[in-house]
Amino acid sequence: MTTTLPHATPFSADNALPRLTPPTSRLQQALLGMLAEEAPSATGRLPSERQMMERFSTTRITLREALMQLEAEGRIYRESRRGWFVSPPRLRYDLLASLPFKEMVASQQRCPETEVLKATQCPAQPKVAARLGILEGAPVFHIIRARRIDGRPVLYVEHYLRADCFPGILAHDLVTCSLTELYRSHYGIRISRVSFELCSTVLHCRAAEALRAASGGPAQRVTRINYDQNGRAIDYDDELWRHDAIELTVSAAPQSSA
Amino acid sequence: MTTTLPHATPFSADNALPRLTPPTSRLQQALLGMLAEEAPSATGRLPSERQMMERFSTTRITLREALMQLEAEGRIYRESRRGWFVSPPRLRYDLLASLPFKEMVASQQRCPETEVLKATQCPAQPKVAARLGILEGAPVFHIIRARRIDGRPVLYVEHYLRADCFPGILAHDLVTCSLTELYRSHYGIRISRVSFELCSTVLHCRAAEALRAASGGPAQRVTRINYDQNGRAIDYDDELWRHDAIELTVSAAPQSSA
DNA sequence: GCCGCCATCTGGTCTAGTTCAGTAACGGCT
DNA sequence: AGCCGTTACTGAACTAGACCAGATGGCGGC
Repeated sequence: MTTTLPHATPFSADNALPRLTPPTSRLQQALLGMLAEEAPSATGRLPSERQMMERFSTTRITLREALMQLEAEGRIYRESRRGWFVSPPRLRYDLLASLPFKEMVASQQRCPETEVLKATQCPAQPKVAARLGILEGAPVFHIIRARRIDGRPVLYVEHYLRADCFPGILAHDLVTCSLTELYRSHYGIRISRVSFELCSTVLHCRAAEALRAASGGPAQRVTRINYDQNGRAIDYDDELWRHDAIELTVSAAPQSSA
Repeated sequence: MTTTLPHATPFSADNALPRLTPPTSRLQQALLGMLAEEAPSATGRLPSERQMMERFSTTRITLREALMQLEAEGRIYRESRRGWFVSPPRLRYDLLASLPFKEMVASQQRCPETEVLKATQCPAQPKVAARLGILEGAPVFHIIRARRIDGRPVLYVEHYLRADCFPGILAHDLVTCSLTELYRSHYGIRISRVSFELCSTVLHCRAAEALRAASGGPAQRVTRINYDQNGRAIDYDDELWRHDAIELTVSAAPQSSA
């Protein structure tokens, strides 16, 4: 796997007002220079914090602040107690294309992998019940998966499925099969509408652990409710992505009155 | 204006795996306790860093790290050299409803305001030209606005309009009029399709200054291209939001094959 | 009342350390 | 070859300070 230079989110076009470059510290500039000039290792790994603090003649706190700024910009990421890494190119995630994870990733010449962390039936807690429009305590299937792109864990997702719609679904292969494909082929359920909520947030403890990230690290949250052909909410998915790993796109006709 | 308690992004339902609560420091817990128990001031302002460090018997660096974690969670925000504040409820921004800012904000019982920072004609730089599908150097109107909700600056937006589509548009009142309404009423141009790109990023220097934020602070970026009834890209908007201020929603039929 | 100056307040940024806790590599033993 | 223990490596988290720079408020003069 070749690693390319970090892909920061591009800022406004360069003909805008002057001083678009932040009054950034000399250290951030130096780090950017290092990223631009050195061939990253095969894994994209940066030198250790102690090496970098000596190299740039600064203290570890100051270095860490600069590194965390670059992390927030999506240029680099950290793995808890393992090191800092150059971020690979972002995956483009078209919200309305509704591609299964494997196909979406593979279509961008990346390697997808999935691990099932949990798959049980349990009673719906208040938030889930409200989202699915069912009674609190009604049975739901609760599936948790971690997803990797090119070996890097980037997505922690929890699915809540109405148990009454999908009897026996946990017996299927949840590693290789997409849920929506299972819905169609085994239950005759097709998704007619989908509703998303998106926000910029942080990784909670479990997600961070599954993604080898620091708890509290930057994340992009994508929650989705899928509705079947009868307008009934059939599942609720809660995705936490490493925020440097994806760029979301939406393309549609606006719904305002003509 | 009454300020309510901070609205952190809700995490997964509480019936998930144990340890969903991050192994957070005692300081973060203490700060959360302070937020929950004390009536925030009318402006939502927190005590100064020096007051809080004495109160919680810690150092400023440690306190700042804890505060910045709460900022990343969307519970509080900082204004550069002015203080820390409790974040008000998020604005819901329905991407496909295509409501003008004023209407969107007012419909959620919030008070919208707009300031025009720049409105000029200039040649299209490469990135803008590529987005609009025009020649590099072709004339575009470049408009920069800052938007406030309830007096708080939350959005810095740059618009690039094809000059050939909108002769004389800069003479209009860009403070009170929505651009899409101007397009329709004065130029007979209606938007037939819209395409978004969304990512979690940081505020650059100019945006931070306009929003009274720290450069490098957390932001949600929303870029949009609007297409007219003939499928021609007519403008490109680049929005940088304080990331705690909005929650994005999308609701549509999926575009996958049935 | 308005404006300018000054002092104080606020966060912004940095240095210099220390200890803690999980990861990874290496060597020895079965 | 696999497993276990030990050591070194890594980031995580904290203390104690210092100086910088913009914001704000108060006071005095016109």
